Amino acid sequence: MNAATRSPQPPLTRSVEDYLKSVFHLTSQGGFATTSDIAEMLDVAPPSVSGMMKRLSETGLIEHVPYRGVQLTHQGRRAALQMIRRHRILESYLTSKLGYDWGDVHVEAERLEHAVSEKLIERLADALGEPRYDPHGAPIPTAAGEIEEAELVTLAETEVGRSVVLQEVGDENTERLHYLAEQGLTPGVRLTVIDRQPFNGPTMARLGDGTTRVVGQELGLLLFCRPIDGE
Amino acid sequence: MNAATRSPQPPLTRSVEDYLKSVFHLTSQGGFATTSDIAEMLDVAPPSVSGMMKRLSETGLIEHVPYRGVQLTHQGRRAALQMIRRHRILESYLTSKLGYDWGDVHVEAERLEHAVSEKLIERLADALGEPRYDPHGAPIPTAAGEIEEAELVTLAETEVGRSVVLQEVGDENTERLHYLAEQGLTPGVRLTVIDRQPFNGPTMARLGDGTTRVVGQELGLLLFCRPIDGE
DNA sequence: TTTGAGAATTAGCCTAGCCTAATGCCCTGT
DNA sequence: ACAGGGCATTAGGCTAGGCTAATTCTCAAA
Repeated sequence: MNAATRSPQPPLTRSVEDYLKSVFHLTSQGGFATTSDIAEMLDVAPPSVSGMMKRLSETGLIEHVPYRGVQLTHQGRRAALQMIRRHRILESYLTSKLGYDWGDVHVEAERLEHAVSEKLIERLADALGEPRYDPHGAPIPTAAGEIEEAELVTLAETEVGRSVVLQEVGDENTERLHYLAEQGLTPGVRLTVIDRQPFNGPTMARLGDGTTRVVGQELGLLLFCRPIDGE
Repeated sequence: MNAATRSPQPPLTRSVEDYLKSVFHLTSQGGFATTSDIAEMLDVAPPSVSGMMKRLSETGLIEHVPYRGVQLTHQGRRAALQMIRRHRILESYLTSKLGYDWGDVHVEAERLEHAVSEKLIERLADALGEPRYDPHGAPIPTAAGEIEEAELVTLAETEVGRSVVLQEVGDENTERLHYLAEQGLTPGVRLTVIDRQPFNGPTMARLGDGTTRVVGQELGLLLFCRPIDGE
């Protein structure tokens, strides 16, 4: 048992919480998070990341393979999932109880997640009826640290002819989200891919109401869908 | 026009916000806030206060008279009132919408007040119906920065025979607040002082329901009351 | 008028997190 | 097999905001 695992865990700083979240997201498909990816995601210079990675691996929150990248330890993953739970519960509460629209919640939740207590989060979750997905369709980790892992496919890579349900919008940009909402492209909507232009061209899809949409590659890659079985 | 008043106001740090609030509270009866009082209120060493006071007076938020103390400038007062508004709106929301009891809200609001946006505070205020007082009876500054100044007298200094209405409980200690709530000593209750022991002894008061309470000096000084006219 | 206690300030130091510039490592393409 | 490009790390510095120890100021009491 080394120094890191022995200590009774001092509270994490805002910065540390942000780094852990980044590493979580960057390693969600497996593999390592690289210094430069983390730097870009957090908008800091690469040496800042190197420095922080050193500290975090000393405190046992990440595993650092020099010149390769980092991964979360069990402890780090727990902390990251807690932050993600906070973030997504906050987003849910702001939209369903305080009239925020889904394009604006991210920034507000980003600041609040570092300031709320566990108790407050559980009260919010309770008031919402323990939601399982946030307003963008992302799964909310449980208080125990479990998160649903779904096999989703982006609209941009769905074969022509297939029907899917839009499950999650993987974006947090206000303008893009507003546009998608206008187009009716929100979680839960059913889509049938009716055509796609070659060379990463736009996808044509029909909505449940019979209207069609043309979705370019950039947006298509953000729309995570669940294929509808047997079609 | 000097450097301080010219700049477009960078956002205040958490620390700065805390210092401004302290100075506001310590100067609410007029006069200067001293270094050591601020240090005690914020639980930091006096030299930390001296250092911060230097910076804050350079940015035009306070007026510092060396070896005397500090006062808020107009700008500093505005910022302090904004923080106090945030704090009190948060306390109100947590108690009336999320089931917090009045002994626990302070700590939670203390952290949140640094993280909430103006927009969120106004939504909360709106959801509450623009409350004028927080759960402890303290007046909530308006968004424009106005705060009610009432002429209140503590229960400990109310003459025997007078009737008053308990207006505000000037404390934030969880245990004391729980005790007061048990005793029914919450804002709005009507009290008649029926006796007081000499040498800063306890005050005997009759509540509206005819029951009586014995309140020691320490607690009596925290119960701010409005005298009932013509009695 | 002087003196000394107590409060305030200055001096000097530390950590967290950031930065730029300099250096080092890895791997791919020739 | 190795040269070079690109990424990572180290070196060295900065600011905010704390700290302790040393010094200076103020004011009341003798």
